[in-house]
Amino acid sequence: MGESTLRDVAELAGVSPRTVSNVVNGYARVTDATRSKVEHAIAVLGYRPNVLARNLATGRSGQIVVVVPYLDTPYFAELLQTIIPTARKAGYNVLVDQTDGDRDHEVELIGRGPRRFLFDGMIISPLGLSQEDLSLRDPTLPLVVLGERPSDGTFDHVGIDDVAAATEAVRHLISIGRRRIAAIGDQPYPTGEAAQLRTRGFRAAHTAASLPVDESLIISTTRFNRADGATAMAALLDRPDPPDAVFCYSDLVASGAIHTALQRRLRVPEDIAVIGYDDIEDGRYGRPTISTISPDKKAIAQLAVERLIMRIGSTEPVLGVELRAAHRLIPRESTLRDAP
Amino acid sequence: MGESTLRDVAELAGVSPRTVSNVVNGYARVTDATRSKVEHAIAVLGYRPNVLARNLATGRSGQIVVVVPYLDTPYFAELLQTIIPTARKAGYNVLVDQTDGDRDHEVELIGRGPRRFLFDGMIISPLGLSQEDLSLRDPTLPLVVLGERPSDGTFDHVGIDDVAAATEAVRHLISIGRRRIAAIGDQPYPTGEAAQLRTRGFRAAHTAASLPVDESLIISTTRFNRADGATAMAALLDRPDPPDAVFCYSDLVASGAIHTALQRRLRVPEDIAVIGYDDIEDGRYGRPTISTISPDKKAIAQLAVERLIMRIGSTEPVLGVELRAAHRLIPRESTLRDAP
DNA sequence: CTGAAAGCGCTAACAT
DNA sequence: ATGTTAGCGCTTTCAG
Repeated sequence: MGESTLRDVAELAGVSPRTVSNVVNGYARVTDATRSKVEHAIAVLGYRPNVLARNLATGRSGQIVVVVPYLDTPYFAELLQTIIPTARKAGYNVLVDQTDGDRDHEVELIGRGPRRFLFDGMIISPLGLSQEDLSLRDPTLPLVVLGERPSDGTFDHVGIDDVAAATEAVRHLISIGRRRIAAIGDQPYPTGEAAQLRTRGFRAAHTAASLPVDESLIISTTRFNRADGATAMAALLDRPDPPDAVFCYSDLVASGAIHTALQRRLRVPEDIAVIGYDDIEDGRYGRPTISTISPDKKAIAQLAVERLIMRIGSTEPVLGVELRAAHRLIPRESTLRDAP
Repeated sequence: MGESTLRDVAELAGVSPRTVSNVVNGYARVTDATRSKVEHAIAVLGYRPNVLARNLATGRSGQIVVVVPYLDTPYFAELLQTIIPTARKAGYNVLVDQTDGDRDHEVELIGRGPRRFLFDGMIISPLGLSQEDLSLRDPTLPLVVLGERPSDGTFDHVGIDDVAAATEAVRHLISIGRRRIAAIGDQPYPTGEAAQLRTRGFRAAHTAASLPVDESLIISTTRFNRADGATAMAALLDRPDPPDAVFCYSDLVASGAIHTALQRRLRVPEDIAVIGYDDIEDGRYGRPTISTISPDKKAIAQLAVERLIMRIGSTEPVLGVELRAAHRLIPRESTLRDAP
């Protein structure tokens, strides 16, 4: 027995395809009598609706795609863990794509290629995309952007207040008596907005405390991973005047940085305090545990999905908005020896 | 301007839809003259093929789904990082689903539901699924299984030789002089095959070294995460006769276990040596770095995808096979103080 | 090498 | 409340 179709069900039940469709989709009201006739026929035939056919007829795929630069970055993995069930509950499947931060790949994804038909909307955390690239995208694509690419009014953007968060992080370092504070993770080029916001917070905290900023202590990295953190920390410690604290732009960077410090027999936080960003699980189990900025990841994921689905459902163009999730500072052992 | 269709292109180019289709898909040979006419028309109209329509016509979706219990488990994240590009290269999109190890969810996914039409095949790492559940699946679904569920001959299974790997891990602990060795992660129930294979290796290593196995040192856990590792280690250390080494069934478990040990001011590996399983990135950066069994994750991912695609392409039923990827022992600081 | 035409299975006007 | 029917846009057999 092959697959049976809606028409087969209609015939067996002695009704029209229209009625079967109504029963399956719960559209119009249907008599209890006909309903059970239809349901019986469905059971007998083992009928299941062909989603492909439905997609073509409705012009919607029931899928959304989530595009992240790296899937093995815990931050994105943790985000996906909320995004997927949330979307699922709203009736959407989730496709996942990783771009390796490659601009061309990202451009292709938001452009008007054939894959557009495969998803009704997209949540993207871009890395290589410039602001213009974003504006040149397929205008019919409902889009929600994570990270830092201020909205141009045609898509939504959800994130936390990075400047404020970074300021808090550095203020914390200052509050525990540190004065020579380094930053690891700046990206002083057009697509590095996210990083630059953190750098801005770094400066703001210094200014607020009337501390000078030693520009040479701001280290750039191309990515936000452990290897970058380890390398950058090595460079800092090689200096004649190493810092007494480091603000890392991600927990992975912090993890790498701490690794290097400990290898050199330095004590963290006594000799050098370290604070990260993202609050990934690793940071709660490492040695020392990593102080961090904890963005409300659940809120970010839910906001993104809700907003995207709203966009998909709307026929009118929706004005792009900036959505801010909460964040909080979580001091741990990498800044306070006896932290919880 | 709305979307233009293949028919529009045909009209503008003055050819039949059939010819356009040929050009787009590179099917039959087409005259250079007509080809360029068609290509010109495509460019003018900004035509892109409607994948939804193609899917209905061909009955294939061009998508495969990867089902894992937890997306935030680094092991799966790292696996996906290879699976996605490999599938992409072969022309398949990857859908991702997480089940939280929920049996019903897993059963539904492999069953004959409507979602079946959305993917041409599935790679699944089951947790709650019993061997019968697997056999009751939609028989038309090309399936590749990761982890430990020996094939019933209708699907492929790819993994490493867990017994051998576990044996090596424990042999390593013995080789550094440990005699009271604990195991964290056993799952002594029907769906815990993966864990049980490791336990088997644990015993085999003892036997080979003529060491007795202290059954009370084999600790069961429901999951393989950090929290479980931390709890189990606490229980072990609370005993009057704590072990001098622990074999953990995942690096996450090891990470949690080490966390507990260090909190209690024990030295790792001097007071208690720890070895993990999976070789996730965290283990290379923690303090101490974690000795581990490193499965060839790239090979696992590639084998799974290749095999699945082969299955999808074949009209005849394909006999299920067992595919073994390589693994190797990587000693690090958690067993050898001066490891690289 | 190209054209004509019949579906793929479902949805959704429109009609009753 | 249910039936009729015309597509959705592409693929593909069959002719020519």
